[in-house]
Amino acid sequence: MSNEPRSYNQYCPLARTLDVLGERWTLLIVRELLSGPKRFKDLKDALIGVGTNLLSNRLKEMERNGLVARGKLPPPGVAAVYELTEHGRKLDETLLALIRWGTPLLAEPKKPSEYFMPHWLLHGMLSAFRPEQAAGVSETYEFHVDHEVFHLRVHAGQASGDMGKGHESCLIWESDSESFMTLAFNLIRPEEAIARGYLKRGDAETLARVLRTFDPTCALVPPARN
Amino acid sequence: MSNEPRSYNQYCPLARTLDVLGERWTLLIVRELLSGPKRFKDLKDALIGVGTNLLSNRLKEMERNGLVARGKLPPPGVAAVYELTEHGRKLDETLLALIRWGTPLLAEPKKPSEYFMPHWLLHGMLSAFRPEQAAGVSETYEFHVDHEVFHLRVHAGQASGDMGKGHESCLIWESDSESFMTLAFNLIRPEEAIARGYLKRGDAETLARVLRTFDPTCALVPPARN
DNA sequence: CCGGATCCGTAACGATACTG
DNA sequence: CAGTATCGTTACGGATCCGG
Repeated sequence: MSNEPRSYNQYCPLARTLDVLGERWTLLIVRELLSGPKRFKDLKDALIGVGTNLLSNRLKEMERNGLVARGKLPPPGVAAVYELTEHGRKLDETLLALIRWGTPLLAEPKKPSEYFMPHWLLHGMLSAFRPEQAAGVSETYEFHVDHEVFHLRVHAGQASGDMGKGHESCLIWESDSESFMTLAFNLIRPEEAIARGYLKRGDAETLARVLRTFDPTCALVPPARN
Repeated sequence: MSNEPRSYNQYCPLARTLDVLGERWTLLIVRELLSGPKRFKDLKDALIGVGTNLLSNRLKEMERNGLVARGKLPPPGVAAVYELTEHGRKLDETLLALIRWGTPLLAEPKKPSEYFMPHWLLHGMLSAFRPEQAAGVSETYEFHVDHEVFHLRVHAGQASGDMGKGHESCLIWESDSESFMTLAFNLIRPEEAIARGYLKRGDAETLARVLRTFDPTCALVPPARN
């Protein structure tokens, strides 16, 4: 039944890593699980186009490889869920490195055919974190984008993020996703964002600080297509 | 002829990145090109199992995506070569992040069926660099492994590496690949390495410093297989 | 010999139908 | 809802062939 998965068959640090991570959908499953345990259906809905059989197989492989564990919801939850192991959670940094490299690819706006879920942007923001701008800052920022809510925390020179509302956020942003992208890519000035009513809490100075602290444009060197 | 390549079709930083990097062999091609321009044959020989048609297609895709450029050898070389663009070279950091996560996978020794080329270890060493151990150090270390030669440079708190001999190396290591791995994973003590004659230049203290500066064991938390 | 292009069998993937 | 079973399609892997 469960065959040996395809392998590059090289004794090489990169090749062995890609044997585990490199197959289609694997890293996107990690992306989804990084924001907490998910049920089969949640994964299927976030990964449009994946066959249910393939998703099932991938999860089994990832379980064998020590990336994912099958869990039970703690309180009265009967549903089985998938969650990352400690080792799997360490992929956080790896995903950010991939995203950081690919930031220029996001400059091209969303095509109509493309799917979009606001929580995907959480990783995008975290990948653009600039520690040198965050010295002495200890704050939480909350974003409501297309009815999804997530927040970023900056503390002790580190940034972290999660879905849901933040705790005592000093800034609350609320807009559709398109407007949020213009914010993230520094295409809108704080004053204009305020004028449009996107800021439910916090002032222009705070917003400007956020834009300095999370700035994808630092990486923007276009890929120079032919 | 050249169809649209398969895409996740998601407006997501990670998904768009994987649309470019995620297909089979792509990142291994990058691995090879990171150590300088290569000819078609060089790539084919380092990527055993790749079909020549697939390799050709990948290189075209990578060219379209601004990763790779077709170049000519400068002096009297007539051969066409493939080299990374500036944007492609930035994948350096990304590969190191992947390798760093996958380091525990290398603890399992080389299987007989696996292929091996010494220069693959160069990335492995670089991924294990610990800047905090390199303060004030400015040195070059040279390694001869299975008749391939590469060197590591540490300078100004940064590490870099290349194929070929180093300049004024303060340490020269020479051994087969298996012995080198025991070195890299700190499984051999400096005195023993000297006793076995692996050290052609440099003393035990220098070797100990190398092992402190490049230490993959820091990341060694086994994936907890079932 | 090198750099591919062409062809073909096999394995992986994607969509849908089906079951506990 | 959480998968398994089935099936058509695409991508991959290996071999062969050909111009430079």
